[in-house]
Amino acid sequence: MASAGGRAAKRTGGRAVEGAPGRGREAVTSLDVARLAGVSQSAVSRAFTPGASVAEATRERVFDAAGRLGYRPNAIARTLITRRSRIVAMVVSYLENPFYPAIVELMSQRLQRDGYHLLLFTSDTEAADALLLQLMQYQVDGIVLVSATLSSALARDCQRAGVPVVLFNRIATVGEVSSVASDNREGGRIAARALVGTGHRRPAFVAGLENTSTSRDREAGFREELARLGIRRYRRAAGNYSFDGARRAARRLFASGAPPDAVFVANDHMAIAVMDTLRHELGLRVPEDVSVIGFDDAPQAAWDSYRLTTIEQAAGPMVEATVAMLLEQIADGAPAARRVEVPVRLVVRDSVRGLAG
Amino acid sequence: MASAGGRAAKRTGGRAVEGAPGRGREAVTSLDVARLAGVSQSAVSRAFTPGASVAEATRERVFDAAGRLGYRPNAIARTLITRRSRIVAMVVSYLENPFYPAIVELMSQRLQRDGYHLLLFTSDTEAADALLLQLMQYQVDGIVLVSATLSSALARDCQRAGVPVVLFNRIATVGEVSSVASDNREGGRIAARALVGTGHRRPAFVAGLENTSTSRDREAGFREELARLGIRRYRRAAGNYSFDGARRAARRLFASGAPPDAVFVANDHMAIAVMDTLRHELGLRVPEDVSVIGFDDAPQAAWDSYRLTTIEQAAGPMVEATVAMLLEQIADGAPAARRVEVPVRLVVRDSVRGLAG
DNA sequence: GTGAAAGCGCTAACAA
DNA sequence: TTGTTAGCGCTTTCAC
Repeated sequence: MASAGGRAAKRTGGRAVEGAPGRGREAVTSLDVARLAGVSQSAVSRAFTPGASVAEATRERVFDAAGRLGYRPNAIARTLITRRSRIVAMVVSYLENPFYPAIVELMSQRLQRDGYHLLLFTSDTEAADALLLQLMQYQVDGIVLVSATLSSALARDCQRAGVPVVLFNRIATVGEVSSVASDNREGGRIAARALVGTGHRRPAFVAGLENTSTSRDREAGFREELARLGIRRYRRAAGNYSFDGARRAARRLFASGAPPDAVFVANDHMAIAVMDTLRHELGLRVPEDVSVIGFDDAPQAAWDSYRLTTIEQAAGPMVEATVAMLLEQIADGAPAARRVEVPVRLVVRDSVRGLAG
Repeated sequence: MASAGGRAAKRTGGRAVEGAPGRGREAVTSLDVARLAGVSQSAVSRAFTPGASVAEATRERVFDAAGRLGYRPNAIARTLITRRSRIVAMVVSYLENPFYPAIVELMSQRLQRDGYHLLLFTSDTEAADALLLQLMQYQVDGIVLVSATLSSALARDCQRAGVPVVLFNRIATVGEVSSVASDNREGGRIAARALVGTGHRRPAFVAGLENTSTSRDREAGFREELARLGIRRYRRAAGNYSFDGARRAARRLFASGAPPDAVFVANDHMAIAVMDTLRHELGLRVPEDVSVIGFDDAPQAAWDSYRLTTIEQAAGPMVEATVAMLLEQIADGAPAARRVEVPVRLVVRDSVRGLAG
């Protein structure tokens, strides 16, 4: 009854709505709690603010009143005044590549741990501009761009507008914006060494999207190490990071004479497509006739039907670095613009002939 | 200069901050735009509100001024007053099962189309209570619960608190809350018919989590149709919707004499684990020695290494129904509490012996 | 440690 | 159609 009375008398302005049955249940506000607890609204605010200076007794009375009223602070109102939403946006191009769901899950959990929330967007290039603008409207505290195809310029604009941006698995082509990526070049080198070291002499490469730094760096490392080991030429085809694209790439690679004896594929998702095409369409055995090596260490790479040898991207450390940088920038407001490069390592399974487990 | 003057004179309260270089770039507000355009703040608001009554000339002047200032409406402030955040929360237990990333992607795109945004949470039971409370604090307009293990009671509480909830791929055990799910029972029946109709006589079932409606309904339909076709008994084991759990289940099923000649698995992710275990660990051929039938039609089911015959869940229609119900509830405030059941169908591939493509 | 007052940026009556 | 006014629910000086 105390609460009911409080509610009715609540409106202070001129045309009070006295009960206002129109809109349905109204929210319980900090003012309601304050009245029931017999303290000021500020006291309620302080009671719910971790490091604030409130007497233990006051805090208890507030919590008690809040409990009875079923009060929950309104994060939106708080955001409006503190200018911190505790929301981080993540833009991801597509979730078809199984490496990304894992990243999303990790990121979500990592952010939840710090009291942040994840606003998820899926987009390929086209609608991206409009999207980022929307993000800004939501006062997100930071943005993680996973989408390989979004323009760096866009990212820079956000950064300039005061919203920290971290590029994930992708290098900035403009300065100012931070990024976290694997040591893709070294990954390519490792792949080359693994193949050449086991006697392969006609390697091929299946690229992702040609305009992405990941695909380019992986290939650059591969090419470079191949050359160092005396192999100056290799066949190549682009799979554009799509499953069917990779299947087509595999067909092209093996269409003409002197087929490759090994294929390095820019990610596991495509590598699996390549393996399937080799085995079930082209009648080739992996690894007996052709070796295949992937990139990511996606869950599927470990499945018995593939047992794909691959370059592992350290998802955990990558996510950790991303969140750390983001939170740091949020706290300091410092533009920083750092580039983190996470080490990769070879995971040996059964898709490369002659490589010991 | 007009804008600069506007900025400096902006603070209306007593202790004006005159320039305030402390905090860094301040946001451009609708008031700034109003001043530059020489109109009232309301006019700016109207110009940015789709159906509002503004003269075309006014709108243009506002947009012009907004453009020069780089103004973007503050969605948070709008939410505070309209009480509509245009944010929908989605709680998903884990993204390991490849069916779910597809759902997340579809849902995200579908919501974006209607100007809504997706706040993503990952959680298994434990932290769920705390989670939902947080959601409420963010004034989300609706919640989609995909997590199979979250309690229905929790969902009901949200619903009661005025936030529309739709259970996805999961039936409510309490009334009041809406749900969208496949016709799981019929799916089970179809699986039974497919198996028995092709001469299988020793079927088995690999369950998901025993306490989920999906797994139970799929099994109930399977059992029921088996019985109708004269098969009263079948072996069963629980895989708990995990890959390794399914592998263990497969081992158990085939450990003792008179092994099954067919396995119906509660989802594709587990079905793939079962196939791999059968083929690569137990030395059995699929479908020659054992037939396998799954549920979902996840992308991986179509991969050449599996060619899994499965019961398709119509992801598109399910998402469509979910969003439609949610938006309807958001608009009407109607509790509705409907139960949508989406039809399933058999997708024939090569994992069931004797079933024609 | 606590309360009063001001105001975050916006929209929604109401009056003109 | 437009401007004026009063808040949405919260945090934050400032004074005590």
